[in-house]
Amino acid sequence: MPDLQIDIRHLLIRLPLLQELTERQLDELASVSRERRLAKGELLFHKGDAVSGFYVLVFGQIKLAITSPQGNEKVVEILGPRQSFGEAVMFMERPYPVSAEAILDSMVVHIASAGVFALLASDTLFAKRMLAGMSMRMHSLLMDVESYSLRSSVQRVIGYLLQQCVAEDATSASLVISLPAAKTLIASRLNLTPETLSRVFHELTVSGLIDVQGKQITIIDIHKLRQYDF
Amino acid sequence: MPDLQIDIRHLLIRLPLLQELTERQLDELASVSRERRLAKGELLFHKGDAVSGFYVLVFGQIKLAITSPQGNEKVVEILGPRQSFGEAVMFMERPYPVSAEAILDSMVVHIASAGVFALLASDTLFAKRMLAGMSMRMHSLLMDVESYSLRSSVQRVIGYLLQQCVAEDATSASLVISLPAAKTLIASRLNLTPETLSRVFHELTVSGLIDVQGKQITIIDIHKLRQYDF
DNA sequence: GTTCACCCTTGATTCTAGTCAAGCCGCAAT
DNA sequence: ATTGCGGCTTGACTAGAATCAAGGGTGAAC
Repeated sequence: MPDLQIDIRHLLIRLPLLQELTERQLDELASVSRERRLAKGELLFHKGDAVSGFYVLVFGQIKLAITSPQGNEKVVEILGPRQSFGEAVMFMERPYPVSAEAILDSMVVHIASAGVFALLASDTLFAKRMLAGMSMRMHSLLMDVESYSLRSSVQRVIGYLLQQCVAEDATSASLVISLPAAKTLIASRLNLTPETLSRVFHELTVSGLIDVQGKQITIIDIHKLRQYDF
Repeated sequence: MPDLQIDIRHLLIRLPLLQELTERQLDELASVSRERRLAKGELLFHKGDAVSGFYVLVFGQIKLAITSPQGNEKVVEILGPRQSFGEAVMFMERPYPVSAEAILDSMVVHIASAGVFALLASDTLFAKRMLAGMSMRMHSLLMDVESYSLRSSVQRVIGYLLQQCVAEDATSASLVISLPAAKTLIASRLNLTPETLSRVFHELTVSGLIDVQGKQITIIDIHKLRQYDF
């Protein structure tokens, strides 16, 4: 059991959000934290579930998705290790507006609201970091709205590829990106059907801008790619 | 000049965000606040402008919109009196991701970042309120994403009408709503062209669910409306 | 090694909403 | 009263992406 605590602390300390906390604060947080393991395909929480804290993904992969009354699903976010989620919803009286499902075997740490509220009351720097984090989230949500409203399918895919280029570890020369998940998921994230995504990849390949080998995508001409269809 | 200060304080104290502040805190905020008047059509800030604080709309109406490289515009939000905007972006190093334009003669109060940061450092309750406010914003942005991704034009319009029903002053029996802006703007807010919105209204009218008289919309059968197209 | 899912691709077709074009209404300024 | 402008409606047409359907590839489990 002490082991576990140390592991959790180790983990928490690496989160940007929590980086400036004191030992005591970390202890406090760790004491209200619990790990949970999920098999691929397992649901962490469902849209409508009550909120009791937020999560940090330790390893694996989690997708956040919304579902329409008709049962259609739209992937809002594909999360990787070190990412946290569910913070915003803690501050509202509402239940989760999305579902979270492991798309790989995963481990998460759950941090109870009480710990966060205690921190907020005692540490104003923490509050500022929290606000900054949420602002970034809002900004990227807004970029999504822009993308769905104002851009074509081809533009969305290109935007995604360019973004992955930057995100991919800083070896900017590589220009080979590896899709973080199945194409069907990426498609949903981009608000496209798998068929459309496939056709867009085909079009970009024929135009000599990229090369697709399964999940490996090589950007052949990044400048042309940037201009294409704009 | 003292008058002005009092006016601004009067205004600030009514904002949910600031309701629990002490006299001294309000004074502090008021001292870094400036009013600004805008004629209909005037731009308050442009996408890309540097951020120096947030705004409270005193009277009038402001639209927040994003613009594509091709020049197409999408209305993100139509703001009315008492609403604040631009808080989130203060916490990032980025410029405004949207433009703000007065769609009626308006007056806003600008509250400089410095005041907010000072408050944050001194008042943890304020931080919590700020987080709560931003969470609500995020939630409604997420609902927008859901709506654009998973719902048809008819469903979006119905959703909007039902929402306005609730928002319209608590006399829930009324069922007559008055559109807060020109239909063209509402259309953009809902990610539709004016033509499509017009056709949807027509369809709902023919089906006997609503009656449209300019900006006055009467909900004839709210239950059927809720079920229609679902 | 074989089998079975699941994912991906490709083609044919459909459909929703956008575009283009024209006319009308209503309001405001003169 | 007249003009003019902006906003709204309507119709005909188009286009972009979804849907439907079929086939092929790949990897994991046995």
